[in-house]
Amino acid sequence: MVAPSKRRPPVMADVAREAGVSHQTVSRVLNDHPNVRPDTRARVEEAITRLGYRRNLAARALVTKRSRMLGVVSFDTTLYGPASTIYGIEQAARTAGYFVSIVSLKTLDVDSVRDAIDYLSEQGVDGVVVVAPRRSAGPALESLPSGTPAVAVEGTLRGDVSVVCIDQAEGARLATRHLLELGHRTVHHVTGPPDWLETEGRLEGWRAALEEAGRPVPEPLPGDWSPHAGYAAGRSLAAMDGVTAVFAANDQMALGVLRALSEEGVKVPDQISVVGFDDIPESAFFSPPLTTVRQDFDQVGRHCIEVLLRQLDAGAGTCERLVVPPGFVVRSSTAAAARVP
Amino acid sequence: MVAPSKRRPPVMADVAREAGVSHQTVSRVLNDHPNVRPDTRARVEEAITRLGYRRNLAARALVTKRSRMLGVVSFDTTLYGPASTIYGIEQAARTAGYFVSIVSLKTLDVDSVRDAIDYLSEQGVDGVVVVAPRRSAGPALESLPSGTPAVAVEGTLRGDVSVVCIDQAEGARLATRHLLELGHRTVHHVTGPPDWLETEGRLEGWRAALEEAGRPVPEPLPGDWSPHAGYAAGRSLAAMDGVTAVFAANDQMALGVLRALSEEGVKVPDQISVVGFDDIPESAFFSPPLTTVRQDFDQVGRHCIEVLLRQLDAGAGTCERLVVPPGFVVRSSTAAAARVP
DNA sequence: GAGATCAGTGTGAACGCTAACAAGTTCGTG
DNA sequence: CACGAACTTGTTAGCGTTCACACTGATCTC
Repeated sequence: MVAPSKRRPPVMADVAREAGVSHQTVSRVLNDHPNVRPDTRARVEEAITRLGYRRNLAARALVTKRSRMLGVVSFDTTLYGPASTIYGIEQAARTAGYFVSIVSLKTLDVDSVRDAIDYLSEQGVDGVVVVAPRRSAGPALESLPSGTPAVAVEGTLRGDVSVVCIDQAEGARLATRHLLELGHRTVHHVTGPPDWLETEGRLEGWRAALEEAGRPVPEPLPGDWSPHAGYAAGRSLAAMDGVTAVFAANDQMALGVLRALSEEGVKVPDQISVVGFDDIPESAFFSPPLTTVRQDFDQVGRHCIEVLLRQLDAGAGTCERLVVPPGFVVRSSTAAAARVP
Repeated sequence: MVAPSKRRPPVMADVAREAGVSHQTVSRVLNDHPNVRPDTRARVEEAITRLGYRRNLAARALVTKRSRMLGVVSFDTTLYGPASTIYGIEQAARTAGYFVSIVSLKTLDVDSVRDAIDYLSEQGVDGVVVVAPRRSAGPALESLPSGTPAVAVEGTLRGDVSVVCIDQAEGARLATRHLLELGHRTVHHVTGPPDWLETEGRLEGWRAALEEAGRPVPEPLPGDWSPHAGYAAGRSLAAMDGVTAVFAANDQMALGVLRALSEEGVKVPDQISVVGFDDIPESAFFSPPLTTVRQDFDQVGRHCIEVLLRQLDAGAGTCERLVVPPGFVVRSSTAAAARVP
């Protein structure tokens, strides 16, 4: 069977010798070149399996100047949103024959993002996806070697880099309108952390929906995506008068709100309706099951790769902007507004 | 400033010319060789920044036969556990100067794992972490080129591959004992999916704790980690007589149980106590806040890299087994058993 | 002060692969 | 049967790095 006289793994020349052809023919077989006689191909393939040969992608990258490696920079991959997006990216990339190298950031300042991009570009990635949805992260893309395709998720609005995003404002509008249509006079909002693009988009959509309906726009409560923040906001809301509807900027904060209201003895949805954002798998099992905006992260991930590959083929000139529409899932945390007693 | 006469990115020779030294000296500066005169070093470094030079890691890998790339194979990176582990792995690897290439699996059969490992080894990774906690995934490691260090998370018990794991059985024992100490006669268990090592470990720990206390061991309810499964199990439990304590094999299923019990009008913890496993960030805000077993995924990730690097230095001979102890977090979903009426 | 050591630098040859070209082989066609 | 157009294969030359070694001059050591 395998006869590796030395411990050194076999290289193309070994396969060539084994099959009685030149190394170039082996290369042709490996790269699916059309002009190889079927029986030669078979002989080479047999030699490959016999020797357990694996091609050296570093050598290949060196000469082709293509690493077939895509870089991903992301903030806290522990969160459901980024994790799902990356999952989609990885699946799509692999299908297209690309590897994915990931850098997860602890903090989302310009320097971290710049460092991460430097790090990846040294590695020679063919393209980069940046899941760093803060306005301030935008300029970091400049340190990318010119000509490297890049895609930002929910990213910067600068004209020269492609963006794939979910229509955050539309999602927020969906949530807010849903509550207004149930007869609530106005809707309170628990925001994400400042400087995040999602925070801004959702804030804007919520405000717009209220203004379009001619309703008062209450002061938003500051949050940071964590259930703790939602809990704090929930306690404040419970202490306020006339609150009947709350739109939390994500499901985790909605969970915190639910918890706080429950502790205060406020019934959801009888006294207060709550809507979230994301549709994490858990939200259908909250108490009560959460009405929320659904984001198709998987599709976002797939789109990122499509855009990136398109850019790779076309030369980095092109620049697209792809918007994925949000969905809306009605569960049991929202109900018609109680009549004012 | 930058004067790249051509579009071609600068290479070492360009830096050498710019600094008036040989390419080898540039290499020495880049690799922190001791024998370089400080002013030469400075001149080279200046040339590097002036030209915006970045070294080509493919070329480096070709000659050193080290890619400085670690591969990670993981099942569903969307789940909190794998996501956190990978996060820890990535952070530790980057600190050590390694890149991380990730393959997420949709299904966890031998073939998928084997394919993933093939894929990574073609890329020439220096080592592999497998987060594929199923017994059946073990043999897939064999297709790794011999000599490639590998670490399994919660992995196979085969003697020739290193393992980093959390003591699942101990965690389950902690949970079960806690409930018994609260005066519950026995504890029901909602399991993970079959063939998972975590499932087995938790089942075993639970069973052991009951037997040690001389208590009856009820038939476990089958689950699959999802809140849906927990919900189904919760409904069954609510319909059964004499159930006062439930240990769910993860927090998401515990959430489903909580939801089902709440729908059935069963009070937690007054009538039934519930314990989970994982301590996901949401669990502190469930209704009621969940008592659960804490897993330090971050530490697991760090340990994986430590073991891997140790193996890289020592040559693949060594093989370690590192067990991380679980923690236990008491919240409000457990209480003393109600007196039998 | 001659030989030995050492710090600092340069030279040439790989590493394993693909691209470009060259060269042989087959086939059809006038 | 000779001509060119395919098809099939081999040869050569890099890609950008690091490694092994050779070389210089300075600093020791006895």
